[in-house]
Order: sequence, then C-alpha cells, then structure tokens
Amino acid sequence: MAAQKSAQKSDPRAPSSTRRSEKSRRAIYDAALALVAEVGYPRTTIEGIAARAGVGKQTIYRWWSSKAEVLMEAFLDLGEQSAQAMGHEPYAIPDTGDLAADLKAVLRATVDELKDPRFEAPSRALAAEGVVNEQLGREFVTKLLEPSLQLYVERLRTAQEAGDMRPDIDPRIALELFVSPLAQRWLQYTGPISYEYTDTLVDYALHGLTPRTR
Amino acid sequence: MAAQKSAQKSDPRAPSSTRRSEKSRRAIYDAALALVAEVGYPRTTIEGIAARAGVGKQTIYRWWSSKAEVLMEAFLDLGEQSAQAMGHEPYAIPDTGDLAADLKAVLRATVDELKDPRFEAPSRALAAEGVVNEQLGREFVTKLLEPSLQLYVERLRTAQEAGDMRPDIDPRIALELFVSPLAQRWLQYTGPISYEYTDTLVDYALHGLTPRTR
Amino acid sequence: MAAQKSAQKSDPRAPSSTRRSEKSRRAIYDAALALVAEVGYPRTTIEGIAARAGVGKQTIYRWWSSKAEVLMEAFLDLGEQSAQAMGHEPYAIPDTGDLAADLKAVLRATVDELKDPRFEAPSRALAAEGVVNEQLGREFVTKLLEPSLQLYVERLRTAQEAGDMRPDIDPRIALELFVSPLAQRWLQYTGPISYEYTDTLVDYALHGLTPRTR
Amino acid sequence: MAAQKSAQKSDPRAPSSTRRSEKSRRAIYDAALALVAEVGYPRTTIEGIAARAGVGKQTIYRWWSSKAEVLMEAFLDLGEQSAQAMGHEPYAIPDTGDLAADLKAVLRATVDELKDPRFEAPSRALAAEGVVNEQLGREFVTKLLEPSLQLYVERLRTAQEAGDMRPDIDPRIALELFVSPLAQRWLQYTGPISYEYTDTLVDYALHGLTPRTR
DNA sequence: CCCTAATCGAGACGGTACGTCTCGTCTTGTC
DNA sequence: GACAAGACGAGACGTACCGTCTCGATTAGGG
Repeated sequence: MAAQKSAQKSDPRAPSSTRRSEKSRRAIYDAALALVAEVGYPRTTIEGIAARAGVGKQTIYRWWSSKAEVLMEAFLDLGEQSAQAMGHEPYAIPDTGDLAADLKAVLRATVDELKDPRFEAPSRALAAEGVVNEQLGREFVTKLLEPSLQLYVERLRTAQEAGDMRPDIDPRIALELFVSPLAQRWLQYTGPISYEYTDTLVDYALHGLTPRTR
Repeated sequence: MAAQKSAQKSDPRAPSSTRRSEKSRRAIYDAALALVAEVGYPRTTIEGIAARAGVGKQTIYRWWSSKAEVLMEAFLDLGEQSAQAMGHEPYAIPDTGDLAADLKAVLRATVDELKDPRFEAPSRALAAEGVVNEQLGREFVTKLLEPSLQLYVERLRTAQEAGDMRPDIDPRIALELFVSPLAQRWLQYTGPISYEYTDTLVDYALHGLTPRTR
Repeated sequence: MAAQKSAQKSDPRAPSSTRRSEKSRRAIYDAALALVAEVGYPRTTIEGIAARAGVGKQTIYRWWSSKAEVLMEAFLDLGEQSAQAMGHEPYAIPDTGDLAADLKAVLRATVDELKDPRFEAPSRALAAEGVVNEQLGREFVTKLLEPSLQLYVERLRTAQEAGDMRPDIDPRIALELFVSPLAQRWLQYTGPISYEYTDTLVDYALHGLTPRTR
Repeated sequence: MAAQKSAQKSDPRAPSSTRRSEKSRRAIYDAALALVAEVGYPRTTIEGIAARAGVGKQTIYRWWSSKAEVLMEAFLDLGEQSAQAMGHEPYAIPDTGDLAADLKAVLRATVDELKDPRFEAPSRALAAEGVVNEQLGREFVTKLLEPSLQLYVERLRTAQEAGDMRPDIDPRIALELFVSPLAQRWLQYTGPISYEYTDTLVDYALHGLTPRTR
C-alpha cells in the first residue's frame, strides 16, 4: 500500500491511481485467492484471474507486474480485512508474566492458523515463490513475516527485563529456536505439527538441551 | 512409501528399463542441472533440457513425469556422484567428545554448502517446488533431508549416553533448534547466514534462554 | 450449403472478425501457397506456414480448422486476385458461332493453365485432399470447379439454340465428354496432355464414335 | 509383384526374400486394409498397422518404403484374391455384337464396384496419394487402371472391325469419353453416379452431340 | 455540466512451451 | 538373419498462456 503510493509518485509512467476502479481491484483479489485455493498456484493463470474477475487482462497488467505480485497484495489485503473484522491487532503476544506459557499459547494459535485452509494455499504459494525469487521473498518477509516476529522480540525483551531470560541473549535470534522449527515442518513437511510439538519446542529452547548442573 | 518400493520393482505400464539408454540419462541430468543453474528453475523447460541434452522430448516424458522429478533425480545423482568422488560418507558428524564444537563445525560446513552456487540453484528450486507440491516435498525430505538429519540424531544420542545432553530430550526435535533456524534464513531470506550466527544457535540451544539458577 | 451461408453470417463460436488482422491473413495465404509450391503439400505444415508468415500458430487455428482449409482459401483468394488483375471475368468461353473452335480454344487455355506451376501444386494438393475428404471435396467443387463448368453449360445451351447441338442433350453431362478426360489425364497421369489431344476430344465428342450412316 | 522380383535382383541391399515371413506379409495387408477402411488413410499409421498386425515396425520398413506402398500392394493383393475367388478374369467386356449394350453393361458393373465399400476406402486413398505423388500415381495407373482400360481398347477395336465404330477413331482416347466422366464424378464428387448416367454417357459418346444431318 | 483523456472489458496478436503422436532408425534378445 | 518389441532423436500436432496491442464503451475531473 505504502509501496504503491510511493510508486505512484516516483514512477512517471505508472498510471494515475485516481481513476482506478476499486471494484475491479477487489474482484481481482477475490478471483486470485479463490483460484489459488481451488486449483493451486501453478495452475492459477493471469488469464484465469481476469476471466473469473470479469476483467480485461490489461487491467491486471496495468497495476501488477506478475502473478506473484497480485497474489501477494491479495493476501496482504486479506490479512487487513480479517484484522479489521476482529478488534484490530491481529494477535499480539500475551504477557501474563509466565514466559513459557505465553509462548506456548501463541505457538498453539500459529499451529491453528497454519492449518486453516483459507490461509494455507496462498501463503504456501507465496512462500514457495519467495524461495526461488529473492526479491519477492524479501518482500514477503518484510511485509508479512517480520512484523509478526517483532512481536516475539518485544515479548522476549520484556522477559529479559523481568529476569526471565538471560540478558546476553539476542531476542531476534532466540525466537528462531521455536519459530523456525515450526516453520520448517510446515514448509517442508519434515514432521507433524501439533500443540505437543510446539510446547516441547518452547521447553527445549528455554531450558536448553544440556543438563543443568545443580 | 510402499507404493514407491513396488514401483521400483515393476510398474506394469512403465517402460522396461533394460533397454534404457544410460548416455541419455546422464545427458539429461547434466542439462537439467546446468539449465537450472543458468536460467533458473521456472525458465528451465523440458524442451530446453531435451535440446541441450541432444535428446528427444519423448525420452524425458518416457522416464519422468515432470520437470521437478527430473531435477530431483538429477540432484540426487549429483549428490551420489560427489559422495563417490570423495571417500564416500557424504559428511558425517565428527565426535570429538565436545558436543558444542562438533555441532558448530558441522553447521559451519552447512553454511558453506548453502552458499555453494553449484548446489544452491537446484536445491532452492526443489525446495520451492516441494513447498507447494506435497508429494514432491515429502520425497525431497525422505531422500535428501532426513538422511542428513539422522546424522544429528545419532550424534545427539551419543551425547546423551556421554551425559552431555539431558536423557529426556528427543534428539529428533532437539536438532531442529539449530538446524531449522539456519534452514529458514536460507529458504526465506529472514536473515543473514554466517558462522557467528550458527555458533550462536548452538550455544543458545544447548544452554537455553533462561538463566541457570544457582 | 445452408450451414455454410449461416456460418458466413454469424457462427456464435467463431471469433468476431471485426478485429481480424488483414495483414496476417494475406501473409498466411502467401506462405501457404509458397510452401505448397516449394516443398509439396504433405511437407507443408501449419507450423511452417505460421513461421513463414511471421504469425503465431494460434492465429491460424483461430480462423481455419485444417491445413486443407487454409490452402483452399488461399487458392480461392489467388484466383480472385488474378481475376482482378486482368479485366475481371476469369476466362469466359468465346462465342464465335463455331462451337468446335470455341471449345478447342478454351480447352487449349485449360491445358496451359494445368501446366502453369503457379497453379499446379496447390490445385493438385486440394484435389487430392478432396478425393479423400468428402466435405472438402464438395467445397472444392462448389467453389472452384462448378463455376467454371457452368460456363460450358451456357455455351452449350447457346449452341442448342443455334441448332449446333441436339436439343435433347443435357449440357451438364455433355461437357464432361471433353472436360473429364482432360481432368483425369491431369489428375491421375493416365496419359499425356496436349492441344492435339483436347482438339481430338472435342471432335470425338461432337460427332460421336459411330459412323454417320447416309 | 513383378516389380518386387526385379527389385530383389537389382537392389543389392534389399533383404533376401527367402526368409521372409509369409504370415507377417498377410497380416500387414489385412491390417492396412482394415485400418484404411476404419479410420481413413491419413489416420492410418505405420505404427498402427504394425501393432494391429502383431508385427514389429521394422518388418514393415524392411519390405516397403512408405505407407502408400504398403497399401498399394495390399490392394493389388486384394484384387488378385478376389479374382481367384471368382472364376479368374476379373470382369472382361462382353461382346454381344451390340457395342452400346456391352459398354453400358460394363459401366453399370463399374458403378456397382465404385460403390462397394470394400474397395472404396483403399482405392480412394491410393488415387488421392497418386494425385500428389507422381511416382505412385503412375504405378497406380500401370498396375491397376491401364489393364482395365485395355479391355475397352480391345472391345472398341473389335467394334471398328465390325464397322460399328469409325475406323479413324483412336480407341484409347475414345474410351475416355465414357470412362473419364464416371471417374471424375467418383473422384471429385462433381455429380451423382447412376446407371442412368452411365447409359447416357455411352449414348452421347457413340452418337455425338451435334445433330446428324438427315 | 459537458469534454476529454484515462481506464475499462474484450479479445486478437506473435510467441513459447506444453504433453502427445508418429516418423524412420537402431538395439536387444528369440526363434 | 528375419522377427517382435520397443527405445531412441526428431519434429509436428493442437492447446494453453504469456505479455502486448488495439478496439469501442464507460467514466470520472478539470475547464
């Protein structure tokens, strides 16, 4: 969104968005998400999106430069929609004072989300595209992943202040100990995903693998 | 899995492999890997592979059912080739008695490999395809990832016997604490990859995030 | 026939011809005729026509349903072109009052045309295709052959009125006595073609084979 | 047949026919004729013939050089078969002394044969191929057409001797007056074929188109 | 409140690759 | 050595999409 406004200013040959049809934009988002969910990303085509949205192909090419970009915006928009639908703040990390419990709760919520078919198809598609297309991958991280990860960073910093985490730990790295394993199992099918699994991850990460010598 | 083994024995509709041209098979592997490295996976086409390999398209379609499958076998073959080139055993995990040092050493080697352009293009391509194509993803894990991860499992079990790791820890999960973060950074560009980073991961994972009371 | 006329007006599944590229149509005709002349009909391919015309294959498939149909239209167009090039009226049958002389003159012109390489390759190709493909064969006759034959019918009718031909003769059948032998010799290589031959045909046909008693 | 024996002698690289499998040859003829009748000539493939005949493709390529040649021999063989089945002499031209009646009778028999589906598919296919492939066309004429036409030549010569035909008439050309029109109607769908039509042809040809003065 | 320029739906266009089919050659046992 | 079987290099088939390019027909905004 921000990116778009700035593009509007800086790129002189970009079409002026003032006349842009909001109805078409929405129809394209809907069609893109629906098609990805129904037939998968590779068999989702720009022609298909245009036909389903009742839109000329040029209307897509005018505003986006690739299938991946359309889906990325559609997915971001979907996130904003559902954020607005609930009481804003997508899902912040609670702070009950019990770090382990808080992390376990958030990860359990993440497990649920990863299994929600509404999100699974498009986010897998985007993640896959991002693996192979660095530019899109970084955009995916910046716009979608990193904001969520920052919530962990904040919660871990609070824990450090409360003395629940060693002060020399870098929270940005620390969070990967329990977030990345879940991510990898989901992305690459390296193992099953369950509450028990994420609970275990938190326990292992917080207390370490080696014995605590008396 | 069972299906796979039986296919390996005798799929009635598959062509009999007795007359298969070994020369063509090799040429196809080489062409596939070269093209993926040169122009990237999406712009690698079966026609391109066939042309480069000096082979009819049908010879590819006869033995493989998709571009991804060709690349998968080519990549597996590449692994076997280079394994044979060195003194077999791809890269086992050393056991010097110092668990932390051993893990750091292996992860540093992994960092190097992830940055080797010879491996990067095809393995990214396969990983991306696997994210979106579950069947291929599971094959990728079974044939490529899991064998490597089992090496960690074994080293960690040795550590447990030596009293260097708590006996109640599940090694298959434990290894993800330091392997998955590296994997995610590489796959999704969520952060830079360095020796320092992997060393830190090992330290965090082994000793935990929380203060060791007493 | 009726079906054809209605198709001419508006076949619902046919693409709207308003946006059709005239330049491509012409280029396709030229390429088709050139290729048939150069490499023969069987080795003329739709891909080849498209490539030579600088046109996408789909542009051919959009407007024609087979190689034969393309060539048929190209040939019809060629006829119209050369008709317009001269003073219209392709070549009517003269009426000097001498029936035999008039028929001999026209048949001599036909001999020349049959030997013109510009016409030979495509018309042989179409004729051959028409032998085996009844639909195309009938189209070939309707659009190309019959119009020419009607000229004979008219000339023969005039002859009947002038008392130069028996009034009980059916002109449509009569013309075959001298036209069909020439056609068969050309089509099937059953014999050489010459002015002498066609002159003889006219003589035989007009006066019969049996002796004129009294 | 004769052609084959001579080929056997003159072409040193031709395989020696002594070991040739008669069973395969017959199976190939049957398969070729059956396929042409069932799916038409263009969709009859050498692979299809081989498969249907239960024969390796090479066995076809070893003995024939093209699909057309296979069909030609198969058709010739079919003719010989049915000739032998009846009392030899396929159908000679009767000589009752009444030339017109004799010719009408033979042409009526020809009409029947042209409508026999057993002969129609392969002979159309061969004729079509012959239109476009001069070598094959001439072979078709030499082996199939000309022998039949010679029967007309002989009958007409007898008529000349009997004073039923003008002596200055060339019988080889004369026969075309009634044979070629029928051939063209059959080959090119230029008109319907019936006993009435062929009777008319004979009448027109024998007595000419112009009035017989007194 | 109209005029005009940009956006829109539609879809033809030159291309590329798809996966299939058949060609004619070559190779591998069998008889 | 001819045969059945069938893999092979080659290349055309007809289809599906690509991204570009007109076409009128809205459709807004600045005059």
